[in-house]
Amino acid sequence: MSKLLEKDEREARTRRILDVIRDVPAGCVASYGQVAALAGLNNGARQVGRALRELPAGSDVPWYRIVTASGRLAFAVGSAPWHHQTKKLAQEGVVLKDQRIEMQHYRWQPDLDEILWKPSAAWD
DNA sequence: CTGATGACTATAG
DNA sequence: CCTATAGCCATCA
Repeated sequence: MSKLLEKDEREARTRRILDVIRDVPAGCVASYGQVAALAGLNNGARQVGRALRELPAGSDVPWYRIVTASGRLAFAVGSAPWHHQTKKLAQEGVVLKDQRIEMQHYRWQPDLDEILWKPSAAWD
């Protein structure tokens, strides 16, 4: 039984992660770590990456709005998935500058997060 | 149980 | 800015 609960917990975490990502609005991006934090995970950036990796094709989850904390895509520059994600972001007006996104400009900042992500230094 | 892995991140040089 | 390193943590062999 404990094993079953463990599985439920694992799925609950994944569900929370995907729910957070679904809340990221078009034209904005969020980092893996940011999504993890909003999903209630501690140091769970890698778990977010895992959840996206196992995401079925055709999902309603906007996986492409998730990037690394430095504004780079998680895929190797120039790779097929890298181009794919770049294209999806461009459709929403999120453009890459020298292969990276200016996080200070595009990062999603949910209301309650304002005090946690100190946007003060974000708006040049 | 141990060690390797990876759609991560913060820090140091 | 970049590379190297060390944490981090669920999964898997």
